[in-house]
Amino acid sequence: MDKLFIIDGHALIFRMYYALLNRPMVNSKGQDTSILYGFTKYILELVQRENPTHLAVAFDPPVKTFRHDAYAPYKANRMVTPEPVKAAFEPLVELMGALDIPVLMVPGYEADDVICSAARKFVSDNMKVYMVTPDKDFGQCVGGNIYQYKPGKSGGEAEILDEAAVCAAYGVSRSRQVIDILAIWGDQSDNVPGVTGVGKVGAGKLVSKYGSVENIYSHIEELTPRTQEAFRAAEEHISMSKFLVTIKDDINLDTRLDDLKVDISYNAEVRRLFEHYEFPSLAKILPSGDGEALNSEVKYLEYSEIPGNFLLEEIYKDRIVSVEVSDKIILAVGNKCAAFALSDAQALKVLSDETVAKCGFGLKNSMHKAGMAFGGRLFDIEVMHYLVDASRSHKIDYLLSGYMDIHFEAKPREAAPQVVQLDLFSAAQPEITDAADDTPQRVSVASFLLVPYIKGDLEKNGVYDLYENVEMPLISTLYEMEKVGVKVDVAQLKEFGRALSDKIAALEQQIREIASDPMLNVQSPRQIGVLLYERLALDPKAKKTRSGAYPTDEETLAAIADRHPVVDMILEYRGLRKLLGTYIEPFPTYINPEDGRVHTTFTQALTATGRLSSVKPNLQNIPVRSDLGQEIRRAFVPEADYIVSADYSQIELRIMAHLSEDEGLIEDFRKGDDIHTLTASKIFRVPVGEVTKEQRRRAKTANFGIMYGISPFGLSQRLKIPRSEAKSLIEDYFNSFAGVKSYIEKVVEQTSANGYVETLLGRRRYLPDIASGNSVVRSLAERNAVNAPIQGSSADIIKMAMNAIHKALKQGGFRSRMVLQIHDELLFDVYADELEAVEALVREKMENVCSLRVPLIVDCNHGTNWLEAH
DNA sequence: TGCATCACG
DNA sequence: ACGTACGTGATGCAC
Repeated sequence: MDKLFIIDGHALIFRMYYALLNRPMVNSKGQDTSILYGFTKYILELVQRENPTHLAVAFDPPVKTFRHDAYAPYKANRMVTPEPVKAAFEPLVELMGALDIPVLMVPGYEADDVICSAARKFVSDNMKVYMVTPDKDFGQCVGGNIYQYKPGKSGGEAEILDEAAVCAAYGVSRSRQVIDILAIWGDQSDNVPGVTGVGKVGAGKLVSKYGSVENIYSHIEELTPRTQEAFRAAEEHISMSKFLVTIKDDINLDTRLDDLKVDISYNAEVRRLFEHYEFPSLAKILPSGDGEALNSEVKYLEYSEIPGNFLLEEIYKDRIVSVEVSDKIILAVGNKCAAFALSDAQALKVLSDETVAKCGFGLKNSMHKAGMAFGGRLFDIEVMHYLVDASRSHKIDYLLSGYMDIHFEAKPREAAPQVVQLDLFSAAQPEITDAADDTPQRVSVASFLLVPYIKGDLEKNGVYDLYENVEMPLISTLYEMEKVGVKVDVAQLKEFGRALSDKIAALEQQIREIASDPMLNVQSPRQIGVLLYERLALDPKAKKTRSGAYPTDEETLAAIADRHPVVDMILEYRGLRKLLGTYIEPFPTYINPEDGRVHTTFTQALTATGRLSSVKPNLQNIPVRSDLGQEIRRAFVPEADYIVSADYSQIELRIMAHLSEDEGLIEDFRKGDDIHTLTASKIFRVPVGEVTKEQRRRAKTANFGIMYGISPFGLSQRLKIPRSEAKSLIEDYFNSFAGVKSYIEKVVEQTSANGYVETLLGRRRYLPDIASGNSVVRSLAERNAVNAPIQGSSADIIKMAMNAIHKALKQGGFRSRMVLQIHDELLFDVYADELEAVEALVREKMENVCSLRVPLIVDCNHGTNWLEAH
C-alpha cells in the first residue's frame, strides 16, 4: 500500500515558530534559523518514521483567497504575521526544492483547500493519504483511505484520525457533518461568526440529532427558547459561516502523482544549504547522508506470557510480584507475566496478601482499577524515582532506557489496523503496528525489572528510608482518601451559580454598553486591554508586554480603577466568572453518580518540593479568602455528621525556626503568642503590647518573604513601600534574627557545593542553576534553595501524620474518614459519636509526629460544612 | 501550544 | 543593566 503525506506548511511553520521562540537557533552568520531547522527536521523525521512513498507540502499563497472575496472580515482578527515567519518562507521553499519535496500552492486558495483537493485526487484503494495538520477543520475531509495525522505535542506521539475517530469527537455519524458543527461553533481566530453561545458540544448534539444546519432551522421550534433565540440571531450569516468553514476538495490541480514520489537525497544543493545554515545534525538523518542513518541497535523489552498457575507458583516462591491493572490484572515476575480477570479469586488473593511485595508503576491507579488497596510492601517505581530526582520525568519508557538501555515500546510488527498510534521514537521502520495492545504487560514487566535499579539509587542518596516509611505507606493512604471522596451539595452550588450567572450577564451588558461594542468579549484580556488603553486611554503611559498585549491583571487594573467605573466592573466580572467557571459549572461533571461524591486524584510524584497536588478536580484551591468565594466551601458537606478541619499553625515558620536554630525565633514560638506580633516587636523595637496593626502586617509579610527568599524589591512591591524602606526592614529583620540570616547563607553555600538541598527527612531538590552565570537564573535557584527545605519538610511532616492517622483510624475501628489534604490542613468526614475521639486522635498524631526545636500546634475545628469547620 | 489570569497553601 | 518571593491547577483566549 502506498502512502501519501501532505503537510500543512502554514501550521508547521507556526508550530516551529512558537516552539523555538524562547530558545532561538542562530548560526554563526547571525541568522535566525529556528523555523527552518525545526520545519526541516520535522519533515525528515516524519519520512524516517512513517516511510511515505509520496510527499508534499502545501502553503497558503501570500494573497487573498476566494474566502476573503466572499466575506471581507475573514481572518481580519489575525495578528500580522510575525516577521520571522515571513522571513522563513522563501528559504524554506528553496530547501524543499533541494530536497525534492514538492511545494503545492494555488493562487486564490488556502493550503487547506489544496490539501483536501490533493487528498481527494490521489486517494485510491492502493493509496492511503495522511493530512499532516493539527487543525480540527480537516476532520470534514477524513474518510475511507484519507486520514488526519495530528502531530503529537512536544515530542508526544502523533495521532491518526479516521472517520470513526472524527465522528466520535463530536458525536456525529459522518465526518462531513464537521462542516455543520464548525459553522455553528464559529471560529474566533478566522473571524467566522457561529451561533453565539453554542459551542462544540452543543453543536455536536444538534447536528447529530438534526443532521445539518439547514435541518436545524427547519425544526427550530423544537429547540429550547435560549437556543432558538441564538439560532435566529445567527440566521442571516449562518450560510456564510458554513461556506467559510467548508474546505474545497475539488480544485483543479495539475500535479501528477509521480511528481510527489519521495526522492530525498543528500545532493550537492542540500549539502550547500545545510552547510550554509549549519545543520550538521540534519545531514545525518538523510538516507544517503554522511553519518549513520540513526538506526543503531535497539534492545526491546522482551517478556513471555505464561499460564496463570505457573506464575502463581513463582509469586509464592519469591514473595514478590509486579502488578498492572487495567481491564485485566497483569501480574509479572521477572520477564514472565500472566493475565487474570478482574474477578479472579487467585489474583485478588495475591493482591491482598500482606506477605507478597508489589511492584508497579502508579500503583494507586491500579488499586482503583482493582477496587482494593494492595497488601504487602509497595515498590512503585514512579514514586520511587520521584525521590531519586523530582525534576526528571518518571515516565516508564525513559526509566527503562535510562537504567537498562532497553526500549519500552513494542517491537514493531506487520499488519496495519485503521487507527494506529505511531511511535515517535522508534528508529526502526514499522509498516506498523500492534492491534492487540500489550502495554499493561510491558508496564508490569518493566516495573519489576526496574525496582532494584531505582532502589539502588534511593539507597545511594540516603532516601530509601523516606520511601519506605513515608511515601510507600502514603500510596495506600491516598488511595483510601480518593476512594472515599468528599460530598458536595450540588443543588446548593447550582443555586448559587444561578445568582452568579444573572449578575455576570448584567455586568457583561453594562460593560459592552460602556465600550459601545456589543461583541466585546469581557473575558479576553486582549480586548479589555484595547478598550482600556486605546479606546478609553486610561493610562497614556501603558505599554505592551513582549507578547504584544497590554497587561490587565488585577494589580494593574486596581491602580487605574479611579479613572473609570468600567474598571471595577471588569474586575468584578472576572471574579464572578472565575467562581462560576472554575468552581461551580465544572463540578457536577466530577460527581460520581454511584455515590454522589467527588473523588480528586492526588498526584504523589509531581511537585519539585515534595508537596502533593490535587487534580480533576483540584480540591486544594477551593476559595476561602473572599466572602463570595467562601460560599463555595459551604457546599462541601459531611456524609456523616461533621466536617473536621485540622491545620498546622504556622508550620513553615516553625520549620524555619527549627532548621535555623535561631534562638529568638524558637523562643517566640515557645511563648505561644502571635508570632507576627512578636516578630514586629523585635524588628521595630517596640514592646509587644504596642505593636500596631500595620507593624504586624509588615512583619507577617517579611516572615513570608524570608521563607521565599526575599529581595528588597519584592518586599517593597508587596508592602507598597519604597525600596529603601524595604531594604532597611530586611536589615532590621536579620539583625533581630541573626540565626535566620546565617542559616540562609549556609543553605545557599551548601547548595552551591552539593548541587542540591535536603528536607528534614532527606528529600532532595537538585538546583543546578545555583552555579549559573546568569544572575537572574542563579538568584531564582538561591531562593529555591532557601524555600525547598521549608516547604518540603512541611510536606514530609504532614505526610507522616497522614499515614499515622490513617492507620490509627483503621485500627481503632472508626467509621470516620480522612478525605482531603490541603498542604497544612487535613479534612475529615466524622460521625457525631466519634467526634471527640477523632479530634483528639488527629491532634495527637499531627502534633507528635516528629519532634522539633519548637512545638507543632494544630488548630482543630468542626462544623456541618467546610466553611463552618474553620 | 503558550500566555494571562487567578484560585489555594 | 536587569528582573525580582516559593509551590501548585484550571480556565479561556489566541495562534
